[in-house]
Order: sequence, then C-alpha cells, then structure tokens
Amino acid sequence: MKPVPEQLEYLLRATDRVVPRAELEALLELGRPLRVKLGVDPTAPDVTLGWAVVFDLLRRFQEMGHVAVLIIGDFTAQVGDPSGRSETRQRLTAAEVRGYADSCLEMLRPLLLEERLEIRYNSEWLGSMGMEDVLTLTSNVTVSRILEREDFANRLTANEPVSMIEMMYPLLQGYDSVAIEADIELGGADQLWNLLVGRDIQSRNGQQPQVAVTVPLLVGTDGTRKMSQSYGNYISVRDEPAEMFGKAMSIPDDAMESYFVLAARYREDEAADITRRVAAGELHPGDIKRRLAREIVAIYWGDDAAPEAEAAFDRVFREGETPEDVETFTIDDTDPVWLPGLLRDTGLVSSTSDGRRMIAQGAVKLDGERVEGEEIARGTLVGSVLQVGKRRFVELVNGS
RNA sequence: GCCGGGAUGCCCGAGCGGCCAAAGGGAGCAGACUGUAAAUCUGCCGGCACUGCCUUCGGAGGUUCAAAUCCUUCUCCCGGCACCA
Repeated sequence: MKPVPEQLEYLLRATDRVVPRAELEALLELGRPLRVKLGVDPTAPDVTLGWAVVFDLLRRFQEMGHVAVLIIGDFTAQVGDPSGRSETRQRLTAAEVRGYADSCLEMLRPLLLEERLEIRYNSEWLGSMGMEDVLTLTSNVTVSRILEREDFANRLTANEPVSMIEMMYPLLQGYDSVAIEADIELGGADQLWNLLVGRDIQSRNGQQPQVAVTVPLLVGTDGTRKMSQSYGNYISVRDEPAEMFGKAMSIPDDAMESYFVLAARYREDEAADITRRVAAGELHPGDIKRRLAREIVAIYWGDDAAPEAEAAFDRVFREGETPEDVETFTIDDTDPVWLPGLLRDTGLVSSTSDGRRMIAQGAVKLDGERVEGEEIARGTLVGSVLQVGKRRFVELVNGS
C-alpha cells in the first residue's frame, strides 16, 4: 500500500465532499484493503458519462489496493430513489430491472479492474427481509430525519404526494452498507444525504460508520441540468465515436472545464489553466472543445478512434457533407414517390405530418440539395442520400 | 369516514357549453447566424395523401343540435375536520 498522503492525493481528485475527512485518513492509516461501496440502481438500460465519473473514482480505489463492492440495486430499483425527484417514480417490474442490470453491468465492468471487484445484488439481503426486520430497520431512523431531506420538504410544502415507499429508500440503501460492511461509500453529490443515513444505520447495527465520498455531478449536454437518461441530455459510454464526439462538441463553452476534469480525467489545475488561457484569448474555444471531445472518445474507444470521429464530425457539420457510413433504406416500386410517406417509412421523421413540415421548412435535402415538392420521381431518389436537418441521413437503394 | 379543491397535449399551465387541436411558458425540432455550440432572430411543434377529416383535455356512462367545459359514477391527488385500541 502506498503512503496515505499519496493515496489521498490520487483518490480525491475530482471529488466533491468527503464526510468526515478525518475518518477517511484514519481508515487509510489502517493499511488494510478497505471495502468501498458503490450502489447503482438499474433503472435504465444505458450508462452515462455521469456514472463514469464515480466509477473512475471507484477504480482509483481499486488501483490503490482497495476492494470495490459494486452493488446492483435490483431490489431498490423497484423502490425508486427519490433524490432530486419531484414526483414518485414509476415502479419497474422485476423483469425490466433484470434486463437493465445485465445491460448496465456489461458496460460497467470495463470501467473497473477485474481484480478486487465484488459484485452483489441487494435483493440478496433485502428480498428476504420479514416484517420484523423491516420494523427494526425503520426504528433506526426518525421521521424528522427523513423529513429534513430537501426533496421531501419541497414536495410537502408544495402539497405534492410523498409515498411511504420513497421514505424507505434511504433506509434500504443504508442497510446495504450494513450487509456488505462498507468502510466507504461513493456516490454523486446528490447522494450525500443517502450516504449519511447509511452511517446512522451502520452505527445502530454496531458497525463503524462508513465515510461518504461524493463526486460532483456532471452537467448534461444542455449545460444546465445534471446528466441523466431521463432528461435525454446524456452521453452514453457506448455511443459510437462520431456520436460521442458530436455530443461532446455540443456542450456549452462554460461546461468545458468541468468536462475536462470529470469526463476527460484532467487534473483540476490543468483544466483551470485551460479555462484561463481561453479567457485570455491564447486558446480558441472551438479548438479546445475539439481536444476535449477527442480525449473523451479516446477513453472509451481508444486513441485511434478519436481522429476518425473528429474527421467524421467535420464532414457532417463543418463541410455540411454526408457521413461516410449511412444507413440504407430500400424503396419500393411506386413512382413517383410521395416524400412525406417515404420520410416516415425511413424513420427520418415520426409522421407524415412531420415530414410535410420538414419539407416546408427546407430541412429536407437530397444529396445536399434542398427538396421543394412532395412528389419525386423514383429514378432521382435511387442511389441518393436523403437528409433531414443536419444530422439525419439515409441512403436510398433499389429493392433486389 | 365527512366536507371542500383538483386531474388539460412531452412538462408546467390557461380555458369552464359552440369562435378549441385547445392561450402562455419550458423542453424539443427546423431555418438563419456561428467556432459545433451557446446567445439571438424566424418558423414548427396530435394524426391523416391535409382548403377538409379523424383522435385527444384522468376512466366509464349520460344530457345537448353541440361537451375539455354540464350531470352520474369510478380511480387517483391535495387540504380541512373527525377518528385513533
């Protein structure tokens, strides 16, 4: 094990809060592998770069010789974390959760080291609790403790419903810590409160309470709300290189610094320096954002993929040309072709009404040329690329 | 349990018998601009081969020539009161 100051320096980059800090240092001083808990609820089938931030942190703990205990919240996913929520979550079925769990795990494993990795499903202990166990658990936490939580307080003052099941969530998450005897629990900044409830519950169960370490929330591509699948403002760890590059390019300028730190793994001082030099006019923000996008692509797809992704991006957005590999669509025999119908069939638009609107707005192009009418001779379509807006393309081909 | 308030398009929210596919805002999409964006401006924003038609205003019935708007009932939410071994 490396000396404690060195570990701290490495572990705590890109973190938000450590509560309590002194306890973390004391734990590291013990010189044994610590059990570092990270819980994820498989509530959606994808993994965002926002998740990746906390997984990076978990991996750093592994690199320092500690044990990552990854908890798949297959049970809690069906309860629903109320963090940041303004309404009760829709409850998921067991089958949905299982599917999401498999899908997420597949994406998460590569983000961690295979050694010193323990994967647990919390239905293992939560699923078999009886009423008596549940009552014991609830006696660990007071109502006022639960109600001081901002999400609940806001909803109550706004006269919105808060169901009992939501109040149970932090207790279950806290009990996970007891079940796996966590020394440390990681989470996003919005998880701090939940992590602290875990401390209480551990103490009540005669355990040394865990240290809570949070990471800053990565803002979404819209630059305002946190990155989340439910907001549709996310970059997935499995987005194709070109897609990932493009999404990274679409973030607002003032989100760049945090992306450099959280998504591209730059040190804070490096990122701050870049920001300063951009402000001073030494660096061009467009170039810097390209560098950021390349770095992000390189992390998930390798160094070679980054320049390719950039070239593909330039083709489409800078030159306004067609990307290299475009999906093809086989058009049927009717002639002339009624364009709104074709647009709908290709999936470029959602309905023929939408297709008409797009045509009327000048958004529809054939081989880069704006299309005016709704009827088009079939012959001019075959072999051409049909485009809607800047980024939706399809190549039209003949049936065999 | 009783009394009262409420449920409107992706979200928030106006409408409270015909002029309602339903104001306004947000989100989204498109066009212009650009550094790719953001900001800004403009347009679109249920569906349909579309000067018209069809389906939407929590669910189901009903009144009416006509219902998001009125009535009945059900579901859910909110508030007050009551109850509380």
